[in-house]
Amino acid sequence: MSASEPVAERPRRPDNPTKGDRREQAILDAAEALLEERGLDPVTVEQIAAGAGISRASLYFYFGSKQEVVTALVARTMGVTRDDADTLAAEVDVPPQTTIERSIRRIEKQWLDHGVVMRAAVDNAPSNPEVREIWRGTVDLYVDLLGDVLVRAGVPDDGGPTGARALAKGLAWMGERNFYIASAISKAEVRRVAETVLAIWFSTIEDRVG
Amino acid sequence: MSASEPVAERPRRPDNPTKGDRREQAILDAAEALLEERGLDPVTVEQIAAGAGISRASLYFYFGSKQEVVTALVARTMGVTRDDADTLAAEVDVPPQTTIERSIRRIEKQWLDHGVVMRAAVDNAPSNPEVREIWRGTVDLYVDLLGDVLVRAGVPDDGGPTGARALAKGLAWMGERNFYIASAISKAEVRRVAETVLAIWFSTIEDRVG
DNA sequence: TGCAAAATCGACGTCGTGTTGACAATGGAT
DNA sequence: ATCCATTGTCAACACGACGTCGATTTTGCA
Repeated sequence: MSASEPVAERPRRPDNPTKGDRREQAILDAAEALLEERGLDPVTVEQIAAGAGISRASLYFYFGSKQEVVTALVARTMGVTRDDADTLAAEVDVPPQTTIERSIRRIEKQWLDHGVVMRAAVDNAPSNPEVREIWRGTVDLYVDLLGDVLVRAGVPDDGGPTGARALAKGLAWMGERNFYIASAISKAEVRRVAETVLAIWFSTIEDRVG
Repeated sequence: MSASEPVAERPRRPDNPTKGDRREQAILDAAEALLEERGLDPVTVEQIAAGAGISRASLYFYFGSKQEVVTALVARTMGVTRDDADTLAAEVDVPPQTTIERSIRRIEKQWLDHGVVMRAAVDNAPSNPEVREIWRGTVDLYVDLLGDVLVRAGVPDDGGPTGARALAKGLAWMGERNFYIASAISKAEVRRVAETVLAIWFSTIEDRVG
């Protein structure tokens, strides 16, 4: 913000690259790498620690549990998705269909780039309340965003189960599930499914606006 | 195959209500009950065994692992859903919309009656290949059934990502995900979501048939 | 009644998690 | 330069849950 206080105001800030902070990132990187080759369940704390170049006991200095590691990893990845949603929400002067298409494209890209972590998030949500909150919160961002867009497009909303908001919720979770399944198959399948998802969004609008 | 060997050919058939077979069912019942109050993860083999009135070691006489218990439980519940799909598939002389509505209603009922097991199935699918197969196989039954219905309703299918089959797949998984979330909230929410899901199915058809 | 198959269980080995307490490195103030 | 609190590291331990083994009892049928 201001250039009058140039350096070293707070010694223990996340932007202050402490030795330990680097280790923390190394742990998350190791976890993500392990996630890539094995699944999530088979990955052990021992392996993550080894991947980060420390002992298992040392890992517990940084994270209180295996769950916390996963939570931090998911949070790191979902930060991007949340920023995307904010960016999209700021675009008010474009036609509704454009916002929807851009949203789906962003989500598609996220699944293409970070499929492993995204799938781990979905898989862990049932047993990890923190991850569940992060995940649902992020989906909700898009539910709200696209709910508004649907209303703007002319889809009526009486607050009931066939109103714009309810439809947006149903359609958003349709995307989530279909991308999840596709991302476990191949990147080509993710791209294919993006078209299907988009088609259903558009059909729903078309039919409800007329 | 042949009727020349009338009775008692195999003394260990599932329709032969052996003492042990009853225990097997008792174990599944106990597992289902435990699933109801606690989650799936926190349930221990010890508790399931206790619920069935046997020791932990004895349970391993019937099932090779905790996973196998869950698998058997899921299989038992999904049997009904599969039968439903067969029944629906046999109804060829009714209008497409009717088949779709009836399908959604059957699925809705299944989530209302067996939400706990259904959710356990979804939660375990990632880490349990057998459950995953059962689950996906059942969903596929409806994908095929409703894909045919879509074609019959006049939705074109070029085999691509916006063809009738692809749409049916996307819409079927939309239902799965939305029912899953709703069933963790309340029965009322399940009923509400059924309306939303139905609305999206109908909108997709309407827009694509015209 | 006899007896093989079915069923039961105590005790054990293993694996992965998380904790403890003692020890080493780090880096800023003096 | 050195002191010392903070930060970081780890071996060893305790615990809980899973799955196995061998010995023992129960069952049902000839």
